[in-house]
Order: sequence, then structure tokens, then C-alpha cells
Amino acid sequence: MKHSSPVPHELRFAVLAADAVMFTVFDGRLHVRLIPVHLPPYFSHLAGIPGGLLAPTETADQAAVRHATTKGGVLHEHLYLEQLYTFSAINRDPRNRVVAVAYLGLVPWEVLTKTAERDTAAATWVRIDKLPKLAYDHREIIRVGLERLRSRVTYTTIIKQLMPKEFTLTDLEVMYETVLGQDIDKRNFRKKVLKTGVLQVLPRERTGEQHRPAKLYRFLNRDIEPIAII
Amino acid sequence: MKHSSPVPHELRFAVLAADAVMFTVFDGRLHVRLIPVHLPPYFSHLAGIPGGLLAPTETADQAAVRHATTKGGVLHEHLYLEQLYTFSAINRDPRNRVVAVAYLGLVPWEVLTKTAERDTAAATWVRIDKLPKLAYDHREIIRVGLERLRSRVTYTTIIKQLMPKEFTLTDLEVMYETVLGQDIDKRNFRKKVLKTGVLQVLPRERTGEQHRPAKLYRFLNRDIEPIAII
DNA sequence: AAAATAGTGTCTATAAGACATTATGTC
DNA sequence: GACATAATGTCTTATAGACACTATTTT
Repeated sequence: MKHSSPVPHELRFAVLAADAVMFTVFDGRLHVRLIPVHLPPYFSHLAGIPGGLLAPTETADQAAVRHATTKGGVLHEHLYLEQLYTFSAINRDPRNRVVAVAYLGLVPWEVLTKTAERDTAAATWVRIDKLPKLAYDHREIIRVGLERLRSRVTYTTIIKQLMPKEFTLTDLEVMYETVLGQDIDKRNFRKKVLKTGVLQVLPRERTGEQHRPAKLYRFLNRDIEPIAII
Repeated sequence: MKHSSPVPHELRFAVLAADAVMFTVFDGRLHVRLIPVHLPPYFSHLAGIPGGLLAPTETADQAAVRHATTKGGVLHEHLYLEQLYTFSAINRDPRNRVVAVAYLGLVPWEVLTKTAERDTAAATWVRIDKLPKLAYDHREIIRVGLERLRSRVTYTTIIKQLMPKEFTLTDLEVMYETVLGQDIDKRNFRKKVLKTGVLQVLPRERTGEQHRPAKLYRFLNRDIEPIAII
């Protein structure tokens, strides 16, 4: 455990960290990735988002990927990250001055097949309406991340980063409803989303459910396009 | 002049800086605030945007204000600043590793009455289509700042940060046209901007020009509202 | 009266939003 | 055939965009 040095806190120069607010959606709920904080008064309870210092040869982007994967347990190839905001309040961290470049991360739940990517002792998905008391300014970082996610979802196709490869229009509608926290009219939604041309129908349907099979779709490409959807 | 220490560049930890891309509009052109860079091969030519290190007791916001005012010469009360993006490439600065939290700054030209805020030896307003060769990654920072400005202008009222207190609808239209680099239909613009309700008509007109006087308006408040205008 | 910009309205096309019924699988 | 969700269209209202003339001041 690291302790304060004799140098007064306000006089130490800042060190740089990268933190990742990662979201995923399952059970019709938004969840955020939390890890234990080994620091009083948290004593290894889930109390923070994954993050850590930048290595001397690392960019903030690289450090965000490294800590999101090693501490957050999410595989690099499943993770979308974009820079969110830089938090530089003097007393963010009680031990030393740390400036954090925060990242917004999105992961489609369906690809998280390995146990380490679901819930382990080292990292857990927690409902955003059931967050525990959090360390540092991590509640604020999550708030800003969620705000950014909700805003981006309405004028880009960033939601594709939360969807599995193939999905039905109802799946997509439910994802928008979950992220935005509001109901959407099914008929208007379908008209609008199909007209944008970002989706491709697959020749297959999703059968085996106890109702009429639904057509499967996928996004035409992986880039996030600036298109108004909702 | 600072020189490299014997420690290899890639092994030094980063220090933190705050840089400000400040824009203003005059002569119907967007301009950015540049300062001399005292470093080969620039030898005090205009080659950078104002910025500098964070003091140990300073947030990035505070450092951005400090450097924008002291090095950029723009008075604090005339300046609007918002965080833009954090640049952390390893070799941004040839001397030492510097991570820069960049800020987007806006100033209404009309308030810049003091000589120091216009053009001096220490800082100059340069047309964005006439930028010289720039130091570090400052051209990239300016590019990102301009992109952000153009994007924000279309769905918020951030343009008020470039306008004087009182202005005519033509003034406002020209400001949009200058920032966006495209013509706007006068009648549609007036209908739309008046319907948003963010403007207040003043009981005065702008007289003394050799044509019909124009009504004067001002923004109802100083906050930036998320409203689609163009 | 000439010059210069201010100020205004209509029409058309497109988009947004409210709303209910039929279709097709599984069990 | 009962159940469950998929799939679809119309009407109304609001918004966007193209477009040209009259009004008012100064000189």
C-alpha cells in the first residue's frame, strides 16, 4: 500500500493516468465495469473504474487500452474506446496528485464469453442505478461518460459498439430504449433506422423462439457515422 | 533555452501542459491566436498557440486560463474556454515528453479594445487559411478545435461567445456563415433563429449607416444551450 | 432619386410523431 | 387454436429549403 510522502500534497507535480468507464447492456439494463479499490475506506470493495498510470512510452490511448484490459478484464478485440474528458482537480486522489484522461468504453455483452469478462473477484458489471459508494471522482467520471453516451447515441451510430454482430430490429430498438431510458415507437423506429441505410438484412432469420421469426440485420461497417437516428 | 537531459526521451515521465486554441472573427474571417516559439527552427516566429505547464496547485482549466491570458494576451473576462481534447503522443515536444490538455477558446473581436489583445509582438491573430508552419502538433490541435467549433455551432448557441453584446440579425448570420464557411438564406435564417427564443430584441436600432437601420438583438443569457440553429 | 441594406411570406417537400392490425412462427 | 412477437401503412403536423419583393434610412 502506497502512503503519502513528506512532500505536501499540493506541491507535488501531477502524474498521469488513464481511466476507462466501460458500459455494456444486459437484462435490459446499462452496466458499468467496476473493480476493487485497495485503499481505506474501501478495503477492496468494488469502488472504482479500471485505470492506472501512463508508462513513459505510452500514449493515453494505449494506457487506457492496457488498463481496461488488464484490470478491467475485457479483451481488447471486444472493446471500443474513445477519449471522454480529462479530470485534473487537485485532490482527486488522496495519495498523490493524479490527472486522469478518462475514456468512454463500450462492449457488446454477447461477445463476453470468457468468464473473466463477465463477473470475477477482480472486476464486475454493476447496474448504473445500483452503484456503490465510489472512490476518487469516479462517480463524476461515470456521470460524464453516461451523458456522453446518451448524447452520441442520438446523432451517431455509436450504438453499434454495444450490439452483437447480428441482431433483430427489436434487439436494436431495445438497446436504444435501454441506453436512453425511454420508450420508442416500433413503427417509426423501423422506418427511420431502415431509411438511414446503415443496416444490411441477412438472408437468415432468428428461428426457434415461440413466435414468428425475426429478420436478422448487421451494421454495414464498423465506423461510427454521424447520422441522426433517434 | 532548455536542452535535452541525458535521460533518453522515451524514458522520462510526461509533464502536463494546457494549450488554448483561441478563435475570433473579424473582416469576415476566422482567426486563431498565435505566439512566437523560441525554439529551433522557429526562432521566435509565430508558430504556436498559447500554452504552458500546469503549476502544482493548478487544475488544467486554471492553467489554460492563465496561459491564454498571460501568453495569449486576451483578458480573462473576454474569454470563453472549454476543454477540447488531450494530446499525448510521445514525441509531441522535441525537448521532453509533454501531454497537453487542449482548450477551445472563443473571443468576440469587438471587445478586444486594448492593444495587447489585438496584434503585438507577443501574440497575433492569424487567418486560419494563412497559418504558417507550426511547432509541435499545434496544427492538429487547431484542426480539432475548428472541427469542434463548427460542430458545436450547429447544435448549440455557442456562437454567442463570438458575438458582441448587441448585434443585428445580419451580424449573426454573417458570423454563422464565417464559422461554417457557407452561405445561409437570410429569410430562413431569421425565421429559425427567432423561433428558438434565445434572442431578445432591444428597443434601439443601429442608425447612422447609409441604409435602413437594423434592429439590435442580444442573447437572453450567457449559457450555451443545446438548440439546433443551422 | 439613388444607393444600400433591412425586413418579410409562400409554397413545396421532407421529416416526425401518433396510432392498430395482420402475419407467422412455436407449443 | 392459443400465444407471442414480427411486420407493416396512413394521416397529421412540423420543419426545411427554395425563392423575390417592399421598406426605410442616408447622401
